[in-house]
Formats: sequence, C-alpha cells, structure tokens
Amino acid sequence: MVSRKALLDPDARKAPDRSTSYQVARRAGVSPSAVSRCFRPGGVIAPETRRRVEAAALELDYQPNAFASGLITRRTNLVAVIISNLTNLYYPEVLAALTSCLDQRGMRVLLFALEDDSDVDAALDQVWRCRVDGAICTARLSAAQVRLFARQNVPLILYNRTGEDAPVTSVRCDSIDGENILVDRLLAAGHRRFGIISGPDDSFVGRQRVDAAMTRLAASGVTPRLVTGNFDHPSGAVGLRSLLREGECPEVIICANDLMAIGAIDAARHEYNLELPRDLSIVGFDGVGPARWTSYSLTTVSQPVTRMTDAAVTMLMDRIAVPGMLPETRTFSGQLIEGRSAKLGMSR
Amino acid sequence: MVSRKALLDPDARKAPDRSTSYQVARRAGVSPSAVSRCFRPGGVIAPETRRRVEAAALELDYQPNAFASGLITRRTNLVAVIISNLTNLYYPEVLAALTSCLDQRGMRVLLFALEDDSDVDAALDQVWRCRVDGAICTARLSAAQVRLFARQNVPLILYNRTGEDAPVTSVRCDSIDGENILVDRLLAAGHRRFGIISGPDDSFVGRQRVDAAMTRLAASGVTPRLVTGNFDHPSGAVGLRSLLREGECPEVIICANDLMAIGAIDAARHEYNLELPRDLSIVGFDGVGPARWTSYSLTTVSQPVTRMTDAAVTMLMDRIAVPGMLPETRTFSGQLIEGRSAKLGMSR
DNA sequence: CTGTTAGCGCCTTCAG
DNA sequence: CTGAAGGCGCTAACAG
Repeated sequence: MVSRKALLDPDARKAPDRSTSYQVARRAGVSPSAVSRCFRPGGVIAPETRRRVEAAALELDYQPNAFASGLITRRTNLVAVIISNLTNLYYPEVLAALTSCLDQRGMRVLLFALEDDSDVDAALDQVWRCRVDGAICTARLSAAQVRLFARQNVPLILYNRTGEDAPVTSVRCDSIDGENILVDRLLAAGHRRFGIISGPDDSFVGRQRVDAAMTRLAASGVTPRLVTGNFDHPSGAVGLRSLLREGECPEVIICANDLMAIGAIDAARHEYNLELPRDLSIVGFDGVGPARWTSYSLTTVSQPVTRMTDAAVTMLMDRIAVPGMLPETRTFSGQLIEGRSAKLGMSR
Repeated sequence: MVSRKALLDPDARKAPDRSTSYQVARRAGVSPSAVSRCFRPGGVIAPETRRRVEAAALELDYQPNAFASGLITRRTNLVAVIISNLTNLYYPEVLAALTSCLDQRGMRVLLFALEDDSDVDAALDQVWRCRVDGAICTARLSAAQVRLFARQNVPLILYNRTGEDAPVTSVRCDSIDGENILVDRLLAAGHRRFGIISGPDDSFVGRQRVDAAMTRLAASGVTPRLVTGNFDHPSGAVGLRSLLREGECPEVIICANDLMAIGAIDAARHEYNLELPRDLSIVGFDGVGPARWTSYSLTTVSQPVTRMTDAAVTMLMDRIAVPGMLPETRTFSGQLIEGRSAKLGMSR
C-alpha cells in the first residue's frame, strides 16, 4: 500500500525514506521481531534466520534507527560532552581522549563547544531534549544547573571542576599538589622574587593553582606579585610585561597554565632579550603538546589526561548502569616535567 | 494508572521517567497537540493557552523529546562531524568554528573523531543509525562510502577533500594558489636550493600542496629535494635532519603544514644552530595559532577557516532543505602571512 | 484556535 | 526459537 503522504504530498520530491525493519522482515520472509533480534547484541536467533535477515538488510542498506529503539529501551547511547573553550589547546587533547574512550564503549558523542560560559543554558536545553544517557562537562555549572541533572536523572561527571556547593562526581588533576612540587623546587633553587600570572577569575582550576602557589610561598615567607591573565597566549605576554615593568624584577614567573607560560617566554625572549633560565625562570601547568617543543621546553606539571578521561568515562558508565550511585571524586597527581625554562633546586 | 513496568519490574529502582507532553497537557488542562504547538517554533497557539502550557512544563521540568518528534518530522537536527585527526592543531580550530555555525542554525553536533582513517566505517555505521540530517567530513572517504551517503539521502560536505571519482559538494582552501604565491616569493628572493617536507601519502591536501610547489618550481627549472613527513611536529624535525644531512644544503624548506614547519624550525635552531631566515628559510601552510607565536613567526598561507566553515554549513543546510541539489565546490584563497621565518622577494 | 486520531520505527512481552 | 500485539513520546492531518 502506498503511504498516504506519498499520495498527498504535492511536491513529492522528498527523498524515498530509508528502509525499516518491516521491509527487511518482509524481504527476508520473517517477522519484524526476528529482525530486531538479529540486530540486538545477544539476541537469540537461529543461524539460518540470521543469515536471511542479514542478506535482506544488506540489500536494503538497512540500519536500525537508533532513536526509535531508544524510545523503547530508554537509552540513546548518547553522551553530552560540554567543553568550555576549544581554543585553549588543552581541551582538544581532552576531547580527543574522551571521544576515544566513549567510542570504545559504544557511546556516541554529542558535542557542545561553548564560546562563552553563558551559553551553557542553551546547551543544557539541547541536552535535555536529546535525552542523553549521561554528560561530561568541563564548563562551569551553577548549583541550579547541577541540580537539574539530578532531577532529570542524567549522570554528570565534572572534569577539573567541582560542584558549586553540593558534591558532584568528578575527576581532576591535583592542582595543589602540583603547584607545591613546582614551588618547592623553585624555592630550593634559591629563588625569592616570584611573579604569578593567574587565570581568569571565573576559572576554578586557575584560582586553585594560584591559591596553592601563594599559600606555599607564604609558608616560606615569600610574597609574590600577582597579575591577572585569561589563559591565552597574548595574556601571558601582557602579564610578563606588567611584572617586568614595575617594582622589583622577579626571578620566577609562575603561570596558571602552559599557554600563558609560552606567551610569557616569547615576550621575555624577544621583547626583553632575557635568556631562560639564566635571567628568568618561567613555569606553567597542563603539559600540553607545544610545551614540549624545543623552543619552549617548558617546565610544567603534566596532567595525566588519558587516565583522567578513562576515569571520567568509567565513572559515567557505572552511573548509567546503576542509577543513584553516590558522588565520588577522583583526583590524579600531575607529573613534574623538568624543562629548560626554569632553574629548579634539588627535590627534598 | 501505574505503568505496567513499575508494577512488574522486580528491582524497580529505575529512575522515574521524565515527563511527557501528555502529562504537561493534563496538568495544563489542554490537549497534547497544544503542548506540541507551544514548543514548535511558529506554532499557532493562543497566548493564554501558551501561558498555561509553559507554566505546567516548568513545574514538570518538561522538555520535548527531540527524537520522538524526529520520528515523525524525519528530522533529527543532528549533523555528523567527522574529524580525521584532532591532534593536528588545525582541526580543533575547524571543529570550534563548525560547532559554532551549526549551533546558530539550531543543529546539534554528533562528533566522530577518528584516530585512524580506517575507523571511518565504524563511524559511518553510527551515522546511519542516528539518522543524521547531514554530515561534514574532513576524513578521507572511499568512493563507495561517498555513494552510500547519496543512497541514504544524507547530504555530505567534504572539507578540504574531494570525492574519489564522482563530484561531491565540498569546501576547500586553494592549495595550488597558496603554494604558488609562496614559491614565487621565495624564487623572487633568489633561492634556488629547495627542500620539501611532504605530508603522509594518504593526505589529499598534503599531496596537492606538494605537487603544486613542485610544479611551480619545475617551471623555473628548480628541482627540490623531497622527504616525507606525517604532519606532526616530530616529523618536521626528522625531515629537516634528513634534508640537511645529505647532499646540498637547501636554502628553503617548504613544509606541507605548519606543525611540521614548526618542528623543522625547532630542529634547525637548536640542533644545527641555524638562524632564520639568514641561514635557512622555512615556510608552512595552514596558519594555525602557534605559527603566529613570536618564537616562530612562521611565514605561511593562512586558511580562512571561519569563512570555510560558514560556507560548509550553509551548503549543508541548503541541501538539507532542498534534497537533490547538485554538487558544488567552493574554493577559498589562503592569505600569505609574511612572518620572519623566511626570506621572501618582492611580489610581482 | 483546539482536540481527536492515527501512526513514525522499533522493542518487548507473551503465547505458540 | 518465532510471531502477534501493544505502546514508547510525539506530530500531522483533519474536523470542530
């Protein structure tokens, strides 16, 4: 029977629809349920029946409609990945690692790349409409937004972030630990005049890293000079300039991330003709690819990205399988990369 | 009435389902179609009715199920974005620009990040199952794979790629034009000894760029020496070493992309103590962010990424709206960035 | 402008 | 091991 639509649609240039499991069933001479079983992992079906279904499916280019079945199974196999800032160099690495893990587990990635953290509401709207099975988020979420996840019953994993007030399952690299290692080795080298280029105020890890460094320095009686950056390359240069321009020239500049450290190095070398680490030590945080490039050879703390993404995905899958699991935070230590951008002392 | 599932499921710890349009309708005292109209852009509905529906929806945290409606409208508002190599520095920029464009048009991004071009079949499988409205692809597709898109009636836009044999709608940056500009200016500076570091053999743009440079050089009676790279930073260093190790030392090294050019610069400076552009000129292609960092100040051809992604998304949306549009290729010129990594002559 | 009705493509009981 | 039947959440036609 010809469908009503095809009959009535005046400009019926609409493409022929893709085949359905019913068409495959008819062609294979079996029932639709047989087709369903054939495509379900672990469906019980006689080898001969399977063969015929597969042949029919191949001829018709049939692939089950993931979302029609999701309507019934209540699983879309979709995971929302919300990335705050793809231009940051660090996040592409995270994204690549995440998609790879998720892929292996048969999950598909619905990507939301925010240009601005204020876009998060619009993104969440889509997240709800798409009935994702879970979400991984590197953006700042308000307490209300986090609560919405709980209310909608969508497992959420925070990446290098914490819940605003309530505990949320999260994975992170230990900023405090990392900065402490860095600061201790810098102090051990005899440095006393420190400058710090912070991240933007609304960055959780940025604040945490800077706070950790300040605290550790204070414990040794050192008060660093502090300027604010925004995590990008130019702001590293800007920060360096303002640190060198006024007051006592620092021996060390601690940057809240690698990208700013690289910007600072560029400015130090080419605008001030400083040689690193003879005239100035600069350190960063993250361990992004370019930090290892010979021109920079940045001394930094490298985040174990793949272990972190593995953990994030594992925790997410657990919570998708067993709703109602309690929040858990997994913290990984960063690894000190001893580059040639800073003079370090002996480790104790 | 309690649902059967809740009644029968032995371990009924399953989360309470999210609200449906029927629940909202009942609560608002209207019909389900009213709810539907309320959430459809351009749905005709009385203000008072809308108000009541919205209130009910808010109380129930209701959001329409995008895929249930997609079942009927045959539109998922999903676009598959297939990226070949997220670790390449260039692709994150493309991805960010693409998601931004797609977002503005109300499309959601289903991301496939291939670690290897052989993963493309698995990715396409998911693409079919998800009934995406269209796809944008930066990976190499076989002729058969391209045909499948046509057969499945899914509009496809190739990004910096061409169809293997048949024409496919695509957007690209003109490699030939770009390399010609570069080569002409290098020849004008009097350079005669050229080395080329190519991309991997299976890269379309890589081959095209190298061919273009070779052809242009040949026209001036210059035969460059050629080594093969694979588009990453280390391979630029490797390529440079093998070009410097044997035979006549080149005056210029043309790299098939920026990342290798940066690797080559690093090796030239730190392993061979060469000063650029006095001792050696190095040029790249792409115009990625790090190419502009002061340490490199790479002379390169910058691709107009946002214009290209805009074009890709526009062409895609057109083809989603009007199936059966003919293939079209849009080619954009790159822009020469005159950095300090190469000695260029006057433009003619 | 609104409600009723009949599916979209699939899965899951349950009886053979 | 298989098929028949009902329904997942929603929208599109139509008649009010």
